[in-house]
Amino acid sequence: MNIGEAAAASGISAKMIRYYESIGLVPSPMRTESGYRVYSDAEVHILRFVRHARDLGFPVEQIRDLVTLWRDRSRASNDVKQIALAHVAMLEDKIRQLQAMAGTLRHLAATCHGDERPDCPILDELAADRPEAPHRRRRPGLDGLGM
Amino acid sequence: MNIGEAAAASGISAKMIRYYESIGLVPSPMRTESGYRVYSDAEVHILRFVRHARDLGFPVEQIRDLVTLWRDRSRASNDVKQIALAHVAMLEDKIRQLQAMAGTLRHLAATCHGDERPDCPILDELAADRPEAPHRRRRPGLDGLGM
DNA sequence: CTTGACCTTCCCATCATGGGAAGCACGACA
DNA sequence: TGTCGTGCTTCCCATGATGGGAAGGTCAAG
Repeated sequence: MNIGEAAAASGISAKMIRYYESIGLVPSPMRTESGYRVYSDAEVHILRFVRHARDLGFPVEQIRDLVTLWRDRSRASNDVKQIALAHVAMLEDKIRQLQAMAGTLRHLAATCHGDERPDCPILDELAADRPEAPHRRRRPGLDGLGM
Repeated sequence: MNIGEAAAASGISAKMIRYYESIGLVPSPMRTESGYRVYSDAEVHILRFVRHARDLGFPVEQIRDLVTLWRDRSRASNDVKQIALAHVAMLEDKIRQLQAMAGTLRHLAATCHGDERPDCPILDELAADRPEAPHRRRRPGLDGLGM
């Protein structure tokens, strides 16, 4: 299987497959005499594993750990779970930061009349010496997410 | 005011102030004969404006637009509001993506016993040919955020 | 044998930020 | 006035994950 077919089969671009190989995240496949990479089903399987981990937002270094654990049949499931939970915590942290930004900005936008007049609380706030504290939600963190 | 003091006064590192100047986001300040940058209060004010916009997650190009609107006293508040609302939409989009990841991963972690045994649904799922659909929440998008 | 699609490596760009080196400027203190 | 430490200057490099594109070799179909 050429790199193009492996890319189609795994959902990772050929460009990224070469990159993952260069940083040692996936094994180097065999080469034909002329230098073409040839992928086995097992190697495509690894590529798919990597893609699924990437789709869940894992950074490459943690994907590296996950691949290692996956291939080590004597691993403890707790090791995997800890990596997953640490990543969940990181995602939640990022979500909270974004929610704080969105909340503040939604609040500012709501108080801006948004017409032809130049008067604008959004700019006023950005220009203020000290930023206003993040907008307090009625039910902090749960409402107004537009979902 | 030297760049170090301007950095302390605005909360933007000297490194970033020079970078913002190099991309034309903030004006080039006067220089002393020996080449030191000298910042006026007005320039520090712009730097603070930029920092507040950055704190709200605006990308540099949108900050550029906001600075322009801020300095144009004949702007329509609607122009500002549209930029803000577009950014809120972008934040919400990112939040939804992260929530989908976190939700799926929380679900997988919950079904992983997390002990010494190697058996692990997290790895099973990552190794599956096709990834499971994102975990369906009981109240989609609103619960389990740990907030 | 030509043509077009595919592969190879290598370099560059993103976005916002930081690190560090080499060299000059400034201020305080002896 | 000389010296020392701190701060400033520019320039280059790195991050993380991805894409773009050039220059050149390979393969398969016509």
